[in-house]
Amino acid sequence: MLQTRLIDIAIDQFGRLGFDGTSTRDIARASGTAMSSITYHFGGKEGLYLACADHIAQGIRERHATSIDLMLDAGTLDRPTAVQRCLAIVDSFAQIMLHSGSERWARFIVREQQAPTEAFERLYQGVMKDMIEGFCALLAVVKPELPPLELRALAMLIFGQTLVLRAARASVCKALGTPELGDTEAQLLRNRIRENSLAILNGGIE
Amino acid sequence: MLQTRLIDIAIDQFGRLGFDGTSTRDIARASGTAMSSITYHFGGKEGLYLACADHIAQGIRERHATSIDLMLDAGTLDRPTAVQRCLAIVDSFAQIMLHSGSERWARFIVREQQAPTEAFERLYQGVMKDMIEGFCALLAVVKPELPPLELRALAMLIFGQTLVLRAARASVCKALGTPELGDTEAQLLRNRIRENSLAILNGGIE
DNA sequence: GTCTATACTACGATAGAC
DNA sequence: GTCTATCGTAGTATAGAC
Repeated sequence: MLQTRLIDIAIDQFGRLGFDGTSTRDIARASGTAMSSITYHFGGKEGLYLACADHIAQGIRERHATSIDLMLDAGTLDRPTAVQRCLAIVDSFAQIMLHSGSERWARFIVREQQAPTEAFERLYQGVMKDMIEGFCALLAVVKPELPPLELRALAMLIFGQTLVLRAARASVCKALGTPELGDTEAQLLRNRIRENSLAILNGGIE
Repeated sequence: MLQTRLIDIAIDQFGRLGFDGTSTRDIARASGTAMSSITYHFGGKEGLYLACADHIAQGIRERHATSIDLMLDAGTLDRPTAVQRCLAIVDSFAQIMLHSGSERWARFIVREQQAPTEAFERLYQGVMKDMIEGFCALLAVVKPELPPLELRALAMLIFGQTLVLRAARASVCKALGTPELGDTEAQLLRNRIRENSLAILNGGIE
């Protein structure tokens, strides 16, 4: 489908070069079509950009439906189960950040975070909001003593451990002395994230 | 000084709009000079871009000389002292990420991480390398049982907690329900980072 | 050293053929 | 629905005046 092909290539280009750095001519050429197709299907460059954001949000939501399910019945869980679910979700995030398939749309999202536009709003409302709130519901079971705002902060900081694998990938590779993160490094990082998260979740409980 | 003014404004523009999205005309106009000054002083747009990277690396190095000092004699420390220094350094990073003055060059760096160019090499060699290795030396005292590669991974993951405050600032603000991170939110996040880091550093030790 | 003027290229949007 | 052709704008680089 032409629209999908245009969006896929556009996500890659926008993520790599930014909105201004990306040329609709290049996107059209790489899609094997004429530039005016973009005008026809999306109304212009900006319409295509927003369509990319919607496509990413929908893609994440579909691919991680199982993680979302793990958060729904948080209120009914006991603490050890909630801890295990938290660890599973964090590991799922880590895998997303490590997987090379996430590279294209991760670049798009990170770029939006630096200078949010309407596209960020769509990404947040489309998928991030539910994920953050669901994770906080689990954390509330694990750390019932924390007020809601602290739980939100904690959720984002734990998430930061996985985000660094994408947002500072170049530094992580340099630090580990590897040109890219292969299976060995991925396993090592996931294990360490798990141990760190466990320590954080059990911290203050003796 | 004209060169400095050009670089300051260029860092802001490059960080905000990316290399392609930034126009040398705009930079020159905002600096109150002619566009050809950029060609004269930096050889062109790319030369200016690399000069920005060097300027950022030097700036960070100067401003955080005290943090760097805290890492130098790691080998001679006992464990509790090393833990305290780690916490101090992480808090220092957190303050950098929280401080609005870091916004301009943080955007530049995060952008480079997504699609590294020659500028990233200069940033890494100029300042990141020493910081990461120094922090790892402290971690080696805290967790002598971990092999070097694990220490590197641990360092980057701990750093991720502070990075998220910049790289995903838009999401953090949304999650905390605030338009920007003020003093209240900053204090809350720093405290939580400290507690998380303490739990990680003491994890596995009973 | 800093400016103006200009050459050249590439951009996004759009009109109109098919 | 998809193409080609074209318009107006904006980009970098460069030559040359001062």
